[in-house]
Amino acid sequence: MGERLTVGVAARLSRYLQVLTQARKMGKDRISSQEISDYTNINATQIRRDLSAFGKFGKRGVGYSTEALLNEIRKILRTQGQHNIALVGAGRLGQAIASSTIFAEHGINIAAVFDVDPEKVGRTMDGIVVSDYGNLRDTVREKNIIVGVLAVPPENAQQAANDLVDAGVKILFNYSEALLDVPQDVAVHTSNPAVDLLYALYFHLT
Amino acid sequence: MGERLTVGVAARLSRYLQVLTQARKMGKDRISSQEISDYTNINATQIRRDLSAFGKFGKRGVGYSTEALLNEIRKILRTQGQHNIALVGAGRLGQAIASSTIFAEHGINIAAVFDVDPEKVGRTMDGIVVSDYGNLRDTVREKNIIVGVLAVPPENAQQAANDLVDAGVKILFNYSEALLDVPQDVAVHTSNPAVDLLYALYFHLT
DNA sequence: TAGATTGTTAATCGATTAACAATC
DNA sequence: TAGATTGTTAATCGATTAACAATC
Repeated sequence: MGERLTVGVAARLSRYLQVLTQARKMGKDRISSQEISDYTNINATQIRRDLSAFGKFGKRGVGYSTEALLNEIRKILRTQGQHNIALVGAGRLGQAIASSTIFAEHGINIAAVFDVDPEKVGRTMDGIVVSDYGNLRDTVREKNIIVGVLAVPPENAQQAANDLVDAGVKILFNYSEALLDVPQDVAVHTSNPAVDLLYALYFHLT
Repeated sequence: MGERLTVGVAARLSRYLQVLTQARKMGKDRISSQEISDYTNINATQIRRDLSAFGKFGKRGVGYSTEALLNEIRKILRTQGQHNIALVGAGRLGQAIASSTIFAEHGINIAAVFDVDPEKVGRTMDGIVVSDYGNLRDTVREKNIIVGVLAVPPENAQQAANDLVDAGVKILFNYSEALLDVPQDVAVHTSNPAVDLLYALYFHLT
């Protein structure tokens, strides 16, 4: 119980969480391992195996209760609380991120948005006032934010990463193609649709 | 040589490709497996192992030639040509995607953008004219597009997916949190930053 | 009861890692 | 030569899958 999950298990549980969240929204009370498999491309046996390591959550012949399983996985992943994150960049990508329900749905709150452009500073973006980039350090420290999302042009990504890390951020989401150099104790997640696409194309072409 | 790569190998090679592309831009002529490891969090031994399955691309004591390795991996992944994709949704996310250099850099060309909003149709977005959503089927067929990117609100994602699939698309990138039901021969890649974040937080909190 | 789906076993395969000789 | 880094081996661990009894 107190043991740390392996990287693979934690990644898969996160994906089950996403499917369950959506299934609940769609009004599905029950879901089978096969249905989760269809949406995630993770083998149904493995899903049952992953879950049964933590308890007997399902009913044979019936499946899993969407709501109950959601809560069990949240307990396992310890993601029941609210998390504050900082968003750097109020351009089109930053606006798209701020207006998405994708974070709010999982208890993730965009606590601050920063931009260098005086035109954007002070404006309200989906309920959040854009702060001047100069306030980044103080705000991130005050609010104890440990997650930063970079929605800036690639040429500014390293500088923004440095400033976030200086302010205490430990997890960075990089939406530019730039490679980031960060201290060992900071985790960088780079999202690159082009890379995923090349990979998907390989399997289509072969 | 003619054998199909496993899913894991293809995914890793795609990531090496991304690192090499950026490293070349930064003017690095040579790169070591350890450097690639630092950027990808993939074990350096595994990187050397993956590469050596296809040939002896490196020089002991020196590393790999960035340019030469880039070309070798492109050959292995068969991603040397140009690929046309269709983008659905010219909102903030769609605009962010269209203006990004992330696709162009890997030979991926946004051949068409569609939107239902008459305000947006006809406008030029980063060099691409936004087409009416009603033309989706014909355009996708004419241009033989097999990749569709969904940058639409979650409530419209399934409809857009259906229309793209009807028109012949085989690979979908879903940037909404919606779950998509598609035929077996269509691959869906869902990008959900919230899920990645919960997973990243787990390892930070434990 | 009949049908469906879980929980679990067992067997296989790929990923991961340490270690180190080869060699630039 | 000395230092660095590849290519490769060997050992271990986790992922994957088929199969099926248990049971709802």
